[in-house]
Order: sequence, then C-alpha cells, then structure tokens
Amino acid sequence: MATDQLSLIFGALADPTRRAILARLSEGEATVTELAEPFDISLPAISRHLKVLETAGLISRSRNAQWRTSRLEAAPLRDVVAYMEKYRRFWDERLVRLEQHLERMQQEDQS
Amino acid sequence: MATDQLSLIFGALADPTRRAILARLSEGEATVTELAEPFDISLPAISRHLKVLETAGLISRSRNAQWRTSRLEAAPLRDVVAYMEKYRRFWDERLVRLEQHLERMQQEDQS
DNA sequence: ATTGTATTTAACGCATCAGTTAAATAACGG
DNA sequence: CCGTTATTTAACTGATGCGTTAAATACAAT
Repeated sequence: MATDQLSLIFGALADPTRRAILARLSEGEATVTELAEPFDISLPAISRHLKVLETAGLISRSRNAQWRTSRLEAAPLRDVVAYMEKYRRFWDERLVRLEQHLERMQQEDQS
Repeated sequence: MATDQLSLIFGALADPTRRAILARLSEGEATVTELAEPFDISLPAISRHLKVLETAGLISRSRNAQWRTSRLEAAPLRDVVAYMEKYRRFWDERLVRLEQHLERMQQEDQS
C-alpha cells in the first residue's frame, strides 16, 4: 500500500475486523486479549491488526504490566472528515437541493 | 479485500491514484484517456482503477461512441460520512471541549 | 472492408495482506 | 528461579493488489 497518511488511514479502515476493533475501542480502552475475544482469529492476527491501526494513528497503546491497552485516537478521523469536506457538494443533500434551486432560479431569469 | 460496501469504499479510497482520479472527476466528467493523462501509468492500469471505483459505487460510467465517460457519484461518500458520525465525539473538537468542560464541572461538584 | 482511436481483457510478475503455528519476549506471582 | 499469562516476532502460505505488455473488442470514419 502507499505510505502517505490518508492511504494508511483508509487502508486501515478497509478491513471489517479493524473497524470492529475501533468500534469496540470507542466504548473504552481494551487489552489485546479482550479485543480478540469476539473474533475467531488468532492473537497474532489481532496483534498485527492493532499494528496497522497504530501505524495509521487510529489508536495509541500503552503498557500496564504484561498488558498492552489500546485506545482510540481522534486525529486521523478528523483528517478523513477534512478530506470528505472537499466533496461535500457531492454528498450533502441539502447543498445539492440548494444548487438545484439556484439553477432553476437562473433558468427562470433567462426565460 | 472484504466485499462489504464500506470495505469497498475505504479500499478504493486507500489508493492515491484513485483519490486523484476522484479529485479530477469532482471538476467534471472525463474519459479514460483524459483521466490517465496526468499519470505515468498505463491505460489498462487506469482502466482497472476505474473499475475499482465503480465497484465501490464512487463513480458511474456511460458510453458515448468509443469513449467511456466517468462521473463522480455521491452516495458512498455519504455512507462514509455516516460511518464517521459514530466517532464524532472522538474527532469533533467542539464536542471534545464540551465533554472536558462537563468533566471538570463534575469534579468540582465532588470536591 | 479497412484503418484508426478508445478501452478492456488476458496473462504474467512482484509486493503486500491476512491468516496460520511455533517460538521468543516481557512481566507477574509464588 | 520457575511457571503462568500476555503479547509479539518469525516463518510460512494462499489470496489479492497494482503494475506491465500484448491481444481483443467496440465503434467511427473513410
């Protein structure tokens, strides 16, 4: 995958397991074993998903004794929202309706 | 990659070339050759990027004689924004400040 | 019919991803 | 020190991603 920040973020979000991990973390910090519990995959697999999320900046991790707890990080999500902003006029229904309205007004002016 | 809609969308957005194509399309429809022009990669490669974007629903395509023009589609971007909503409290600075404020208030009440 | 232009499909190479099991590392608790 | 628990690293596998070139397809124009 490309190594720029947005690609890392989108790439991390492209996997359902990783999105589920983020969803779980949105309810609070958790250890690797806790995060792995709902899934039918091995701990090393979870461990690497966490690494992907960490590289994308979507989580941060800290060490408590032998446990490594993960927590959700906000910044990259804000980056995604900022990126989406560029396309607001394409997905914001209100804005689309406004544009259509203005278009109609202009046509009426011309006729 | 997983085949659910969100994975397809995020996966499509994870590539810089595809994001550049979307950016170009936000200025208006374009043919494959036009879209390929800024890049140093072959037409078949572009063709497949377009297929990925189409599968994700991010573009639609139509045929005009021997040209296939692509146009940006809004719906999946709206899906992404809806997804981000779940995490609003983590990326919305205003909301974070409000939460911090309420937390402080509560601490003051206790002391 | 033939040639030219636009695009896709096929076949391939190489790198990366997502999973596995087995072994290594880290830290705790007796 | 030793065993247990938590997690990561290593080595491997199969699938997928992204690029290539060559061939096929679709349509236009003469």
